[in-house]
Amino acid sequence: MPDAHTETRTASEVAELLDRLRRASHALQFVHGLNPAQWEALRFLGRANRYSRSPSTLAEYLGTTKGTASQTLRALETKGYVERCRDCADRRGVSVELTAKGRELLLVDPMLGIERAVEALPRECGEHLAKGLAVVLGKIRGSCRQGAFGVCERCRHLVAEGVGQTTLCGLTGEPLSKEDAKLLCVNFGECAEARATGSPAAAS
Amino acid sequence: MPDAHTETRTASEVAELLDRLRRASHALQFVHGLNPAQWEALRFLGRANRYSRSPSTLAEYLGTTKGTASQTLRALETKGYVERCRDCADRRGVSVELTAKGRELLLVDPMLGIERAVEALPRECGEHLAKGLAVVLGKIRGSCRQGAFGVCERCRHLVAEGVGQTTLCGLTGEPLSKEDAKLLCVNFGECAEARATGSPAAAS
DNA sequence: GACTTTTGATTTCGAGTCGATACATTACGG
DNA sequence: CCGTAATGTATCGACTCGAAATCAAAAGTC
Repeated sequence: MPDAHTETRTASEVAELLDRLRRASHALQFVHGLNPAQWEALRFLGRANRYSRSPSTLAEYLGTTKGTASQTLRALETKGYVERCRDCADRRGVSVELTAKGRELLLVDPMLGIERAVEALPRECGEHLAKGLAVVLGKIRGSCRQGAFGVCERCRHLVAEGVGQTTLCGLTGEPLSKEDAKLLCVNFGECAEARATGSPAAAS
Repeated sequence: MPDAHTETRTASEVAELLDRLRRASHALQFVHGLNPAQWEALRFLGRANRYSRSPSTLAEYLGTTKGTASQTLRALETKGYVERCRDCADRRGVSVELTAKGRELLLVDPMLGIERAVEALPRECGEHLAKGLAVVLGKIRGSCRQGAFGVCERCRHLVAEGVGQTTLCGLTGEPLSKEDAKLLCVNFGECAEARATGSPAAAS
Protein backbone atom coordinates (compact mmCIF):
# COMPACT_ATOMS: atom_id res chain seq x y z
CA MET A 1 0.00 0.00 0.00
CA PRO A 2 1.73 3.17 -1.12
CA ASP A 3 -1.04 5.12 0.53
CA ALA A 4 0.74 6.26 3.66
CA HIS A 5 3.83 6.83 1.60
CA THR A 6 2.13 9.05 -0.93
CA GLU A 7 0.45 10.84 1.90
CA THR A 8 3.75 11.67 3.56
CA ARG A 9 5.26 12.82 0.33
CA THR A 10 2.32 15.11 -0.27
CA ALA A 11 2.56 16.44 3.26
CA SER A 12 6.21 17.36 3.04
CA GLU A 13 5.58 18.77 -0.41
CA VAL A 14 2.86 21.01 0.95
CA ALA A 15 5.04 22.03 3.86
CA GLU A 16 7.79 22.97 1.48
CA LEU A 17 5.47 24.88 -0.80
CA LEU A 18 4.14 26.82 2.15
CA ASP A 19 7.65 27.56 3.24
CA ARG A 20 8.64 28.82 -0.16
CA LEU A 21 5.52 30.86 -0.57
CA ARG A 22 6.26 32.34 2.79
CA ARG A 23 9.70 33.46 1.75
CA ALA A 24 8.45 34.65 -1.61
CA SER A 25 5.86 36.88 -0.04
CA HIS A 26 8.45 38.04 2.45
CA ALA A 27 10.71 39.16 -0.35
CA LEU A 28 7.78 40.74 -2.20
CA GLN A 29 7.06 43.10 0.65
CA PHE A 30 10.15 45.26 0.56
CA VAL A 31 8.53 47.95 -1.54
CA HIS A 32 7.40 51.55 -1.16
CA GLY A 33 9.77 51.99 1.76
CA LEU A 34 7.96 49.53 4.02
CA ASN A 35 9.03 46.13 5.26
CA PRO A 36 6.86 43.03 5.62
CA ALA A 37 5.94 43.69 9.24
CA GLN A 38 4.85 47.22 8.41
CA TRP A 39 2.74 46.07 5.47
CA GLU A 40 1.12 43.48 7.67
CA ALA A 41 0.29 46.05 10.30
CA LEU A 42 -1.13 48.37 7.67
CA ARG A 43 -3.31 45.63 6.24
CA PHE A 44 -4.50 44.66 9.67
CA LEU A 45 -5.46 48.20 10.57
CA GLY A 46 -7.38 48.45 7.34
CA ARG A 47 -9.48 45.48 8.34
CA ALA A 48 -9.71 45.63 12.11
CA ASN A 49 -12.82 46.82 13.90
CA ARG A 50 -12.78 49.46 16.60
CA TYR A 51 -12.18 46.95 19.40
CA SER A 52 -9.07 45.70 17.70
CA ARG A 53 -7.03 48.72 16.66
CA SER A 54 -4.46 48.69 19.44
CA PRO A 55 -0.78 47.78 19.69
CA SER A 56 -1.30 44.68 21.76
CA THR A 57 -4.07 43.41 19.51
CA LEU A 58 -1.82 43.92 16.56
CA ALA A 59 0.88 41.93 18.34
CA GLU A 60 -1.57 39.13 18.95
CA TYR A 61 -2.66 39.11 15.35
CA LEU A 62 0.85 39.10 13.99
CA GLY A 63 2.08 36.50 16.44
CA THR A 64 4.83 38.86 17.53
CA THR A 65 5.68 40.67 20.74
CA LYS A 66 4.08 43.85 22.02
CA GLY A 67 7.39 45.63 21.89
CA THR A 68 7.84 44.88 18.24
CA ALA A 69 4.28 45.83 17.42
CA SER A 70 4.76 49.14 19.20
CA GLN A 71 7.84 49.96 17.19
CA THR A 72 6.29 48.88 13.93
CA LEU A 73 3.47 51.30 14.62
CA ARG A 74 5.90 54.03 15.46
CA ALA A 75 7.68 53.49 12.15
CA LEU A 76 4.36 53.73 10.33
CA GLU A 77 3.49 56.85 12.27
CA THR A 78 6.79 58.50 11.39
CA LYS A 79 6.08 57.78 7.77
CA GLY A 80 2.63 59.28 8.10
CA TYR A 81 0.55 56.21 7.42
CA VAL A 82 -1.11 55.89 10.82
CA GLU A 83 -2.02 58.07 13.74
CA ARG A 84 -1.95 57.13 17.37
CA CYS A 85 -3.97 58.77 20.07
CA ARG A 86 -4.78 57.75 23.58
CA ASP A 87 -8.08 56.02 23.88
CA CYS A 88 -10.69 58.38 25.30
CA ALA A 89 -12.52 55.78 27.35
CA ASP A 90 -9.57 53.93 28.84
CA ARG A 91 -6.56 56.20 28.85
CA ARG A 92 -4.14 53.33 29.23
CA GLY A 93 -5.03 52.20 25.77
CA VAL A 94 -3.89 53.60 22.48
CA SER A 95 -6.11 53.81 19.46
CA VAL A 96 -4.45 53.49 16.11
CA GLU A 97 -6.03 54.71 12.90
CA LEU A 98 -4.98 54.70 9.29
CA THR A 99 -4.47 58.11 7.76
CA ALA A 100 -5.74 58.91 4.28
CA LYS A 101 -2.20 58.39 3.07
CA GLY A 102 -2.19 54.97 4.70
CA ARG A 103 -5.42 53.96 3.02
CA GLU A 104 -4.01 55.06 -0.28
CA LEU A 105 -0.92 52.97 0.22
CA LEU A 106 -3.05 49.89 0.73
CA LEU A 107 -4.10 50.18 -2.90
CA VAL A 108 -0.62 49.16 -3.96
CA ASP A 109 -0.21 46.40 -1.41
CA PRO A 110 2.20 43.86 -2.87
CA MET A 111 0.05 41.06 -1.50
CA LEU A 112 -2.61 41.96 -4.02
CA GLY A 113 -0.39 40.14 -6.47
CA ILE A 114 -0.97 36.90 -4.62
CA GLU A 115 -4.66 37.61 -4.47
CA ARG A 116 -4.72 38.02 -8.21
CA ALA A 117 -2.82 34.77 -8.63
CA VAL A 118 -5.45 33.02 -6.56
CA GLU A 119 -8.25 34.63 -8.51
CA ALA A 120 -6.82 33.16 -11.67
CA LEU A 121 -7.30 29.67 -10.30
CA PRO A 122 -10.38 27.65 -11.14
CA ARG A 123 -13.01 28.49 -8.57
CA GLU A 124 -13.16 25.05 -7.01
CA CYS A 125 -9.43 25.00 -6.71
CA GLY A 126 -9.42 28.25 -4.80
CA GLU A 127 -12.03 26.95 -2.41
CA HIS A 128 -10.08 23.79 -1.73
CA LEU A 129 -7.09 25.96 -1.07
CA ALA A 130 -8.99 28.13 1.38
CA LYS A 131 -10.39 25.16 3.19
CA GLY A 132 -7.12 23.29 3.46
CA LEU A 133 -5.25 26.34 4.65
CA ALA A 134 -7.89 27.11 7.24
CA VAL A 135 -7.65 23.63 8.67
CA VAL A 136 -3.87 23.66 8.81
CA LEU A 137 -3.88 27.06 10.42
CA GLY A 138 -6.39 25.91 12.98
CA LYS A 139 -4.27 22.92 13.86
CA ILE A 140 -1.11 24.84 14.57
CA ARG A 141 -2.66 27.87 16.15
CA GLY A 142 -2.40 26.35 19.58
CA SER A 143 1.37 26.12 19.39
CA CYS A 144 2.10 29.69 18.41
CA ARG A 145 1.23 33.04 19.88
CA GLN A 146 -1.32 33.95 17.28
CA GLY A 147 -4.87 34.73 18.27
CA ALA A 148 -7.95 33.45 16.48
CA PHE A 149 -9.56 36.55 14.97
CA GLY A 150 -12.40 36.53 12.52
CA VAL A 151 -15.13 38.74 11.15
CA CYS A 152 -18.18 39.59 13.22
CA GLU A 153 -20.48 38.25 10.53
CA ARG A 154 -19.44 34.74 11.45
CA CYS A 155 -18.87 35.22 15.13
CA ARG A 156 -20.93 33.40 17.67
CA HIS A 157 -21.36 36.60 19.65
CA LEU A 158 -23.28 38.20 16.84
CA VAL A 159 -26.90 38.90 17.69
CA ALA A 160 -29.46 39.64 15.00
CA GLU A 161 -32.28 41.99 15.77
CA GLY A 162 -35.41 42.89 13.91
CA VAL A 163 -35.81 41.60 10.39
CA GLY A 164 -32.15 40.83 9.80
CA GLN A 165 -31.49 44.53 9.59
CA THR A 166 -29.83 45.59 12.80
CA THR A 167 -27.17 43.41 14.36
CA LEU A 168 -25.17 43.86 17.49
CA CYS A 169 -22.23 42.35 19.28
CA GLY A 170 -23.32 40.13 22.14
CA LEU A 171 -20.15 40.87 24.08
CA THR A 172 -20.21 44.64 24.06
CA GLY A 173 -23.91 45.08 23.40
CA GLU A 174 -23.11 47.72 20.83
CA PRO A 175 -24.79 47.81 17.42
CA LEU A 176 -22.83 46.85 14.34
CA SER A 177 -23.20 48.40 10.94
CA LYS A 178 -22.93 46.20 7.90
CA GLU A 179 -19.40 47.39 7.29
CA ASP A 180 -18.45 46.85 10.91
CA ALA A 181 -19.59 43.26 10.69
CA LYS A 182 -17.11 42.61 7.91
CA LEU A 183 -14.12 43.68 9.97
CA LEU A 184 -11.73 41.57 12.01
CA CYS A 185 -12.21 41.34 15.76
CA VAL A 186 -10.02 40.09 18.59
CA ASN A 187 -12.98 38.67 20.41
CA PHE A 188 -14.01 36.48 17.53
CA GLY A 189 -15.52 33.20 18.62
CA GLU A 190 -15.84 30.28 16.27
CA CYS A 191 -19.45 29.63 15.41
CA ALA A 192 -20.35 25.96 15.23
CA GLU A 193 -23.15 26.74 12.83
CA ALA A 194 -20.86 28.40 10.36
CA ARG A 195 -18.76 25.27 10.18
CA ALA A 196 -21.81 23.15 9.58
CA THR A 197 -23.13 25.22 6.72
CA GLY A 198 -19.61 25.65 5.41
CA SER A 199 -19.40 22.05 4.29
CA PRO A 200 -20.64 18.68 5.43
CA ALA A 201 -17.54 17.64 7.35
CA ALA A 202 -17.43 19.09 10.81
CA ALA A 203 -18.42 16.40 13.28
CA SER A 204 -15.57 14.56 14.92
CA MET B 1 -24.69 35.58 -10.50
CA PRO B 2 -22.53 36.37 -7.47
CA ASP B 3 -19.86 34.27 -9.12
CA ALA B 4 -17.22 36.89 -9.60
CA HIS B 5 -18.04 38.17 -6.16
CA THR B 6 -17.57 34.82 -4.49
CA GLU B 7 -14.39 34.37 -6.42
CA THR B 8 -12.92 37.59 -5.14
CA ARG B 9 -13.93 36.81 -1.62
CA THR B 10 -12.26 33.42 -1.83
CA ALA B 11 -9.14 34.97 -3.27
CA SER B 12 -8.73 37.53 -0.54
CA GLU B 13 -9.53 34.85 2.00
CA VAL B 14 -6.78 32.66 0.67
CA ALA B 15 -4.37 35.57 0.62
CA GLU B 16 -5.17 36.30 4.22
CA LEU B 17 -4.82 32.70 5.27
CA LEU B 18 -1.45 32.51 3.60
CA ASP B 19 -0.41 35.66 5.35
CA ARG B 20 -1.46 34.37 8.72
CA LEU B 21 0.14 31.01 8.15
CA ARG B 22 3.28 32.85 7.30
CA ARG B 23 3.15 34.76 10.54
CA ALA B 24 2.34 31.63 12.51
CA SER B 25 5.24 29.68 11.13
CA HIS B 26 7.46 32.67 11.73
CA ALA B 27 6.53 32.64 15.40
CA LEU B 28 6.91 28.87 15.57
CA GLN B 29 10.54 29.02 14.60
CA PHE B 30 11.99 30.80 17.59
CA VAL B 31 13.01 27.61 19.32
CA HIS B 32 16.19 25.79 20.27
CA GLY B 33 18.14 29.01 20.10
CA LEU B 34 17.64 29.49 16.37
CA ASN B 35 15.57 32.03 14.47
CA PRO B 36 13.48 31.46 11.34
CA ALA B 37 16.22 32.32 8.89
CA GLN B 38 18.61 29.95 10.59
CA TRP B 39 16.08 27.12 10.55
CA GLU B 40 15.46 27.74 6.90
CA ALA B 41 19.14 27.60 6.12
CA LEU B 42 19.51 24.42 8.12
CA ARG B 43 16.65 22.78 6.29
CA PHE B 44 18.00 23.85 2.97
CA LEU B 45 21.44 22.46 3.68
CA GLY B 46 19.86 19.19 4.69
CA ARG B 47 18.21 18.92 1.28
CA ALA B 48 20.64 20.60 -1.11
CA ASN B 49 22.89 18.65 -3.42
CA ARG B 50 26.61 19.28 -3.70
CA TYR B 51 26.21 21.95 -6.38
CA SER B 52 23.97 23.93 -4.13
CA ARG B 53 25.57 24.09 -0.72
CA SER B 54 27.04 27.59 -0.95
CA PRO B 55 26.20 30.98 0.56
CA SER B 56 25.02 32.55 -2.67
CA THR B 57 22.85 29.57 -3.53
CA LEU B 58 21.34 29.74 -0.11
CA ALA B 59 20.64 33.42 -0.66
CA GLU B 60 18.91 32.62 -3.93
CA TYR B 61 16.82 29.91 -2.34
CA LEU B 62 15.77 32.08 0.56
CA GLY B 63 15.07 35.09 -1.60
CA THR B 64 17.48 37.16 0.46
CA THR B 65 20.84 38.78 -0.13
CA LYS B 66 24.26 37.18 -0.15
CA GLY B 67 25.29 39.27 2.82
CA THR B 68 22.43 38.06 4.94
CA ALA B 69 22.97 34.47 3.92
CA SER B 70 26.61 34.79 4.86
CA GLN B 71 25.73 36.07 8.32
CA THR B 72 23.11 33.41 8.85
CA LEU B 73 25.69 30.77 8.04
CA ARG B 74 28.16 32.36 10.36
CA ALA B 75 25.64 32.22 13.19
CA LEU B 76 25.01 28.55 12.48
CA GLU B 77 28.73 27.87 12.38
CA THR B 78 29.27 29.59 15.72
CA LYS B 79 26.58 27.38 17.18
CA GLY B 80 28.26 24.31 15.73
CA TYR B 81 25.53 23.24 13.31
CA VAL B 82 27.43 23.74 10.05
CA GLU B 83 31.00 23.81 8.83
CA ARG B 84 32.40 26.01 6.12
CA CYS B 85 35.48 25.26 4.06
CA ARG B 86 36.82 26.80 0.91
CA ASP B 87 35.90 24.95 -2.23
CA CYS B 88 38.92 23.10 -3.63
CA ALA B 89 38.04 23.61 -7.28
CA ASP B 90 37.08 27.28 -7.26
CA ARG B 91 38.79 29.01 -4.37
CA ARG B 92 36.36 31.88 -4.38
CA GLY B 93 33.62 29.48 -3.40
CA VAL B 94 32.77 28.18 0.04
CA SER B 95 31.31 24.78 0.67
CA VAL B 96 28.92 24.48 3.58
CA GLU B 97 28.09 21.19 5.27
CA LEU B 98 25.84 20.21 8.13
CA THR B 99 27.60 18.78 11.14
CA ALA B 100 26.25 15.73 12.97
CA LYS B 101 24.85 18.15 15.53
CA GLY B 102 23.10 20.03 12.75
CA ARG B 103 21.53 16.88 11.37
CA GLU B 104 20.32 15.99 14.80
CA LEU B 105 18.73 19.37 15.24
CA LEU B 106 16.72 18.86 12.07
CA LEU B 107 14.86 16.07 13.84
CA VAL B 108 13.16 18.65 16.03
CA ASP B 109 12.43 21.13 13.25
CA PRO B 110 9.37 23.11 14.31
CA MET B 111 8.09 22.97 10.75
CA LEU B 112 7.49 19.26 11.17
CA GLY B 113 4.41 20.36 13.08
CA ILE B 114 2.95 21.82 9.92
CA GLU B 115 3.81 18.70 8.04
CA ARG B 116 1.92 16.65 10.56
CA ALA B 117 -1.04 18.99 10.31
CA VAL B 118 -1.09 18.45 6.56
CA GLU B 119 -0.78 14.70 6.97
CA ALA B 120 -3.89 14.75 9.08
CA LEU B 121 -5.88 16.17 6.19
CA PRO B 122 -7.88 13.86 3.94
CA ARG B 123 -5.58 12.74 1.15
CA GLU B 124 -7.47 14.46 -1.63
CA CYS B 125 -7.50 17.65 0.32
CA GLY B 126 -3.74 17.59 0.70
CA GLU B 127 -3.30 17.06 -3.00
CA HIS B 128 -5.56 19.96 -3.85
CA LEU B 129 -3.57 22.05 -1.49
CA ALA B 130 -0.28 21.03 -3.07
CA LYS B 131 -1.55 21.72 -6.55
CA GLY B 132 -3.04 25.07 -5.74
CA LEU B 133 -0.01 26.25 -3.86
CA ALA B 134 2.29 25.17 -6.66
CA VAL B 135 0.32 27.17 -9.19
CA VAL B 136 0.23 30.27 -7.03
CA LEU B 137 3.92 30.01 -6.33
CA GLY B 138 4.64 29.64 -10.03
CA LYS B 139 2.65 32.74 -10.81
CA ILE B 140 4.45 35.02 -8.42
CA ARG B 141 7.93 33.63 -8.75
CA GLY B 142 8.74 36.06 -11.52
CA SER B 143 8.22 39.07 -9.30
CA CYS B 144 10.51 38.07 -6.44
CA ARG B 145 14.13 37.17 -6.12
CA GLN B 146 13.58 33.52 -5.50
CA GLY B 147 15.16 30.94 -7.77
CA ALA B 148 13.33 27.94 -9.15
CA PHE B 149 15.05 24.96 -7.52
CA GLY B 150 13.81 21.42 -7.67
CA VAL B 151 14.97 17.85 -7.29
CA CYS B 152 17.14 16.22 -9.93
CA GLU B 153 14.62 13.38 -10.32
CA ARG B 154 12.29 15.73 -12.10
CA CYS B 155 14.84 17.95 -13.79
CA ARG B 156 15.07 18.12 -17.51
CA HIS B 157 18.84 17.83 -17.33
CA LEU B 158 18.58 14.35 -15.88
CA VAL B 159 19.95 11.66 -18.18
CA ALA B 160 19.15 8.00 -17.65
CA GLU B 161 21.72 5.43 -18.57
CA GLY B 162 21.59 1.65 -18.76
CA VAL B 163 18.50 -0.12 -17.48
CA GLY B 164 17.20 2.73 -15.38
CA GLN B 165 19.99 2.13 -12.92
CA THR B 166 22.61 4.79 -13.41
CA THR B 167 21.57 8.39 -13.94
CA LEU B 168 23.64 11.48 -14.47
CA CYS B 169 23.29 15.20 -14.63
CA GLY B 170 23.30 16.45 -18.18
CA LEU B 171 24.80 19.76 -17.13
CA THR B 172 27.82 18.56 -15.21
CA GLY B 173 28.07 15.11 -16.74
CA GLU B 174 28.54 13.64 -13.28
CA PRO B 175 26.72 10.53 -12.13
CA LEU B 176 23.95 10.83 -9.56
CA SER B 177 23.18 8.33 -6.88
CA LYS B 178 19.58 7.65 -5.97
CA GLU B 179 19.89 9.85 -2.91
CA ASP B 180 21.55 12.61 -4.88
CA ALA B 181 18.62 12.67 -7.27
CA LYS B 182 16.24 13.46 -4.42
CA LEU B 183 18.12 16.59 -3.38
CA LEU B 184 17.47 20.18 -4.35
CA CYS B 185 19.58 21.77 -7.06
CA VAL B 186 20.12 25.35 -8.18
CA ASN B 187 20.30 24.33 -11.79
CA PHE B 188 16.88 22.72 -11.78
CA GLY B 189 15.04 23.02 -15.06
CA GLU B 190 11.32 22.43 -15.31
CA CYS B 191 10.55 19.29 -17.24
CA ALA B 192 7.50 19.56 -19.51
CA GLU B 193 6.91 15.85 -19.23
CA ALA B 194 6.68 15.94 -15.46
CA ARG B 195 3.83 18.43 -15.69
CA ALA B 196 1.94 16.21 -18.10
CA THR B 197 2.14 13.14 -15.89
CA GLY B 198 1.36 15.51 -13.04
CA SER B 199 -0.65 13.05 -11.01
CA PRO B 200 1.20 10.56 -8.82
CA ALA B 201 1.24 7.94 -11.56
CA ALA B 202 4.81 8.51 -12.68
CA ALA B 203 5.92 4.92 -12.21
CA SER B 204 2.76 2.89 -12.00
C1' DG C 1 -12.49 59.28 50.61
C1' DA C 2 -7.20 58.82 50.43
C1' DC C 3 -3.42 55.50 50.16
C1' DT C 4 -1.32 51.34 48.76
C1' DT C 5 -1.28 47.18 45.88
C1' DT C 6 -2.41 44.76 41.87
C1' DT C 7 -3.45 44.42 37.14
C1' DG C 8 -3.06 45.72 32.35
C1' DA C 9 -1.29 48.21 28.34
C1' DT C 10 2.42 50.28 26.28
C1' DT C 11 7.06 51.78 25.77
C1' DT C 12 12.05 51.54 26.41
C1' DC C 13 16.44 49.15 26.20
C1' DG C 14 20.29 45.86 24.92
C1' DA C 15 21.73 42.11 22.11
C1' DG C 16 21.34 40.01 17.97
C1' DT C 17 19.77 39.99 13.06
C1' DC C 18 18.41 41.74 8.25
C1' DG C 19 18.86 44.07 3.76
C1' DA C 20 21.61 47.15 1.02
C1' DT C 21 25.88 48.67 -0.26
C1' DA C 22 30.77 48.69 -0.56
C1' DC C 23 34.82 45.98 -0.52
C1' DA C 24 38.23 41.94 -1.08
C1' DT C 25 39.60 37.92 -3.41
C1' DT C 26 39.70 34.74 -7.16
C1' DA C 27 38.58 33.22 -11.90
C1' DC C 28 38.28 34.08 -16.79
C1' DG C 29 38.94 36.51 -21.52
C1' DG C 30 41.39 39.15 -24.34
C1' DC D 1 49.19 41.46 -17.92
C1' DC D 2 44.73 44.10 -17.46
C1' DG D 3 39.87 44.52 -17.16
C1' DT D 4 35.54 42.27 -16.11
C1' DA D 5 32.67 39.01 -13.77
C1' DA D 6 31.63 36.05 -9.93
C1' DT D 7 31.82 34.75 -5.10
C1' DG D 8 32.05 35.94 -0.20
C1' DT D 9 32.72 39.11 3.57
C1' DA D 10 32.42 43.60 6.31
C1' DT D 11 29.90 47.63 7.57
C1' DC D 12 25.85 50.51 8.47
C1' DG D 13 21.22 51.81 9.62
C1' DA D 14 16.93 49.86 10.58
C1' DC D 15 14.47 46.27 12.59
C1' DT D 16 13.11 42.21 15.96
C1' DC D 17 13.00 39.82 20.21
C1' DG D 18 12.57 39.45 25.07
C1' DA D 19 12.77 41.49 29.42
C1' DA D 20 12.40 45.21 32.31
C1' DA D 21 10.54 49.73 33.10
C1' DT D 22 6.75 53.20 32.77
C1' DC D 23 2.26 54.70 33.26
C1' DA D 24 -2.86 54.45 34.00
C1' DA D 25 -6.78 52.17 35.90
C1' DA D 26 -8.94 49.00 39.22
C1' DA D 27 -9.13 46.71 43.54
C1' DG D 28 -8.07 46.41 48.43
C1' DT D 29 -7.28 48.52 52.93
C1' DC D 30 -7.75 51.60 56.40
